[in-house]
Amino acid sequence: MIRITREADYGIVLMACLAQAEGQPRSAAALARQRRLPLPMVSKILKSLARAGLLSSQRGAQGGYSLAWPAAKISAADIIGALEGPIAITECSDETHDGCSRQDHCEISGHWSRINQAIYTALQSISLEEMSRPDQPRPVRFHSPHRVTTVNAAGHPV
Amino acid sequence: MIRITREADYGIVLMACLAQAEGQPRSAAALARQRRLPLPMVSKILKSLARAGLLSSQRGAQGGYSLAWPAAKISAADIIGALEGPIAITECSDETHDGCSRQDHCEISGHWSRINQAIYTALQSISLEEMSRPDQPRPVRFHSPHRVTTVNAAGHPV
DNA sequence: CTAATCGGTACTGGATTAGTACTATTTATG
DNA sequence: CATAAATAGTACTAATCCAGTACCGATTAG
Repeated sequence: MIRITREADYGIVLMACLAQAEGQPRSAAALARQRRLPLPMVSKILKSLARAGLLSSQRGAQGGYSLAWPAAKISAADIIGALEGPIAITECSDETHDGCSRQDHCEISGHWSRINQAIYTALQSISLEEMSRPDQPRPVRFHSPHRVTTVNAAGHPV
Repeated sequence: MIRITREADYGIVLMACLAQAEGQPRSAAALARQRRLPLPMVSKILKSLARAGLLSSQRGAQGGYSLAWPAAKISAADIIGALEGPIAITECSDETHDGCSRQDHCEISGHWSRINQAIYTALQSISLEEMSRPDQPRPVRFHSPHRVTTVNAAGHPV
């Protein structure tokens, strides 16, 4: 399972809430209540998003967070990147990765970056505006409980 | 950071090795030596890949593993899916995810599946054959140590 | 002034994962 | 036929990482 942290998971949910709020600031507590998420966690996430420039914050009474950009200009990649750092699927890209091969560079390291690039592009093509539309009740489920039926390569037919 | 397990990481490296072996079977020990990876780990991964139908195994002396399909027909999604189960970025898609919202369905659950789909498509577009070409020494690094310069949305210019 | 709210840091418990150990099974080869 | 080489399977352990908590400081509306 390719995984993002729960922080990024919640982050997208929260951003979607704020997108629906139409620029009106919402407090961390209000969002936590609305989504039934633990307040400290929500607070932490919103802080990170604000620091990354995706949200603008207003301190003091009646303060709160609101989107710093139109929802259409914010992508899933932006949100995930803000909360998890650079979008990279392995630590391979970091300089000290020596257990991998005796050569200076792992032979396929270049291809990792290609994979990263592909994922990044995919995530960037999804805007917050799209995600915050409360449309489709629950479309086709992408993965089934048993992977063999969907993803697996044994049957291979994609 | 979007992450795959190290198992999948190694898995791709090993598959790339086998792709370069041109159908000739390689033993787990040989591959472990070649890549300086712990043998038990390599063994475990190869077993999983074989069970998923991506590799065929030959027992006994002079045995080993070899690709069950042409490298061009195997995608990164196949390998990762075989080692990590279905490609899903959150557990949101599983039935019992109730901490998220008081409603039966999380408002953006449908969009998670869209994100999954996008990533899956991206991973599937990358074939093992592409990855096993030992070309480009080290192309443009996708992410920099400081995310602000590449991914981040504060500067936003993507 | 006071209450509400954001901002930052450090800590802890728990889940997940990497890695190991051991044994059974299969098969080429002398 | 005997032996050695290799895969197959399973259970276990140790370490890492992450979610979540707690606490206090800074800012601002009323």
